[in-house]
This record gives sequence, structure tokens and C-alpha cells, in this order.
Amino acid sequence: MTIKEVSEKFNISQDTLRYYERVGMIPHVTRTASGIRDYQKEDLAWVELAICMRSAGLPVEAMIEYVELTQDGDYTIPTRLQLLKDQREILLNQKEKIEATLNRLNYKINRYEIAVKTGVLSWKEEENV
Amino acid sequence: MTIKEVSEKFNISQDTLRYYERVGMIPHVTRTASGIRDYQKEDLAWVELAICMRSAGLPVEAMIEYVELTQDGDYTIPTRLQLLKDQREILLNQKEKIEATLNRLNYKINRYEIAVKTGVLSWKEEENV
DNA sequence: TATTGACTTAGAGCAAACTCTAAGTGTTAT
DNA sequence: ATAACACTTAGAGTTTGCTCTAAGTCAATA
Repeated sequence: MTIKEVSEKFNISQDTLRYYERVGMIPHVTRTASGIRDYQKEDLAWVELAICMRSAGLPVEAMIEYVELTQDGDYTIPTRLQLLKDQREILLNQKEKIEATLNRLNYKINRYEIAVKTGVLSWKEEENV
Repeated sequence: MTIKEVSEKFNISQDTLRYYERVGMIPHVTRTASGIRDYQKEDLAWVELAICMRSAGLPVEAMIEYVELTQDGDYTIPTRLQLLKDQREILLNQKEKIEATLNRLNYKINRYEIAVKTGVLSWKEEENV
């Protein structure tokens, strides 16, 4: 699979794909004899994983570390496990922040909807609940 | 309340507090006769709202727009309502991304934990599920 | 065969959200 | 009253994560 096809498949720019590889967020991609990227199944799996992690907001740096560890052999498994647990912790935290903010947004939206319907703002905006 | 106290109360730098005010992410803060910030209850409510929105990852730009609209009077209520709904949409989306990534992390963590316990990696790492 | 177009690299540029610096003013404790 | 420290502003610098540019190679088609 060419870089163009991968970029279209995952809806991500070719630049970003090269960047991910360059910084080590995915391992080196398979190349043709003339040095052109030819993504294999495994390469695609790494790309897909990288996109998933990034879309959740995990730092590029964490993925780089994880990839390095996987290249270093099975003895890094406990370290990898810890890394994954740390990232999970970050995501659980972020999820809570989002939920708290969603609750506030819902509250405000509800009040504004009543205000739009009735023409009366039924709470002090300054409260900023 | 001085900027120092507010910074300690919310665990956010004084620089960031000044920055939020400068770019309009919160309305102008009450000042003493000599021009020094003296946060009132309402100012604090804005700060707290700004921090909440930012912690969920919403862009500074959205808060700036919201603050501008609240300063412009009640006729902007329908616009504000739409803005809040848009931001809620973004957060719901982000929450889904996080949940998808959490599922993957949990799967991997589980496999690695078994590997650490049994000494056998029971799946092909390349699968990157 | 020439030219079009996809690919390559190295490295510069950019946007967002802070974060820091410099130069100066105000306030308070000894 | 003078040192120490908090405050002020304007503007420069930093980090992250891309994104673009330039200069060149390679492959396929008119």
C-alpha cells in the first residue's frame, strides 16, 4: 500500500504519516527496492494504533516510548505494562474532566433553551454554574 | 482576592490568569484604585468556568466568543445556545474517542498482565488490537 | 524521449496555549 | 526611608504536533 493510499484510508495527511515514522511513533515502514514506502499489514496496524492513541489526546512521546520498548524485546514487557497503565490513568482523568464539563454545558444549554422559549433568562448569568 | 491568591486557589499560574484576561477568555477583572487586580466573586466564577472548559480541552477561542456574546446583551442568547451545543458536540465526540482508546488499552493491559504472570506473551504484538 | 506526477529527504514554518523576560510601579515591613 | 517583594505591561520565547517548502529521484504515459 502506498503512502497515498494509507493517507486516504485513514484520512490523515502524507506529511503526518512521514512525521509519525520519522519521530518513531511507528516503527520503520517496509520499503520497495527503490526506497518507496510500501505499507504492509503490520505497518498499517501500527498506523492505526498511533492514530487511535493520538485521537484520544495521548502524547506522541508516549507512543514513541512504547514503540521503542516493543523493539527492545520481551524483557521490556513489565515496563510496557506500566506505560500503558499510566496512559490509561491519564485518559480516565481526562474522561472525568469532560464529563464534568458536559454536565455544566447541559445545565447551561437547558437554561438557555428555556430562556429562548419563554423570553426570560431564569438565572443570573454571573453564577456561571 | 489578589492574583496570587486566585492562582493558589485554582492551582494555575498568575501568567495564565493574566493571559486569560488579556485574550478575553474572561471579562475584565475588578481592579483596586491603583490598578491592581482584585478578584470579586463574579470574577472568580468566570475564572473557574474558564478553567473547567480548558481542562476538558475546549479551545480558548470558543470561550472568548462566549464571553463576548455575554457582554453584548440578551439578544445574543440564541447564538450562545448554539455555541454551547457545538462545544457539547465536540466533547461528546472526544469522550467517544477516549472510550475507544481506553478499551484498547484495557485489552493490551490485560494481555500484558497475563504475560507477566505466566511468562508467555499470548498474542502477536503485531496485531496491535 | 520528454514530461507529468508521485515519491524521497532535510529542514523551515506555523498555530495554539501558554510561559517567561524586562523594565517599571506600588506597597509594606523594618 | 529604604529594601524587599508583589504587582503592572508589552512583547518575546517555548512546546507540541503537525504542515509546508525546496530540491531532488523515480516511474509511467503521451
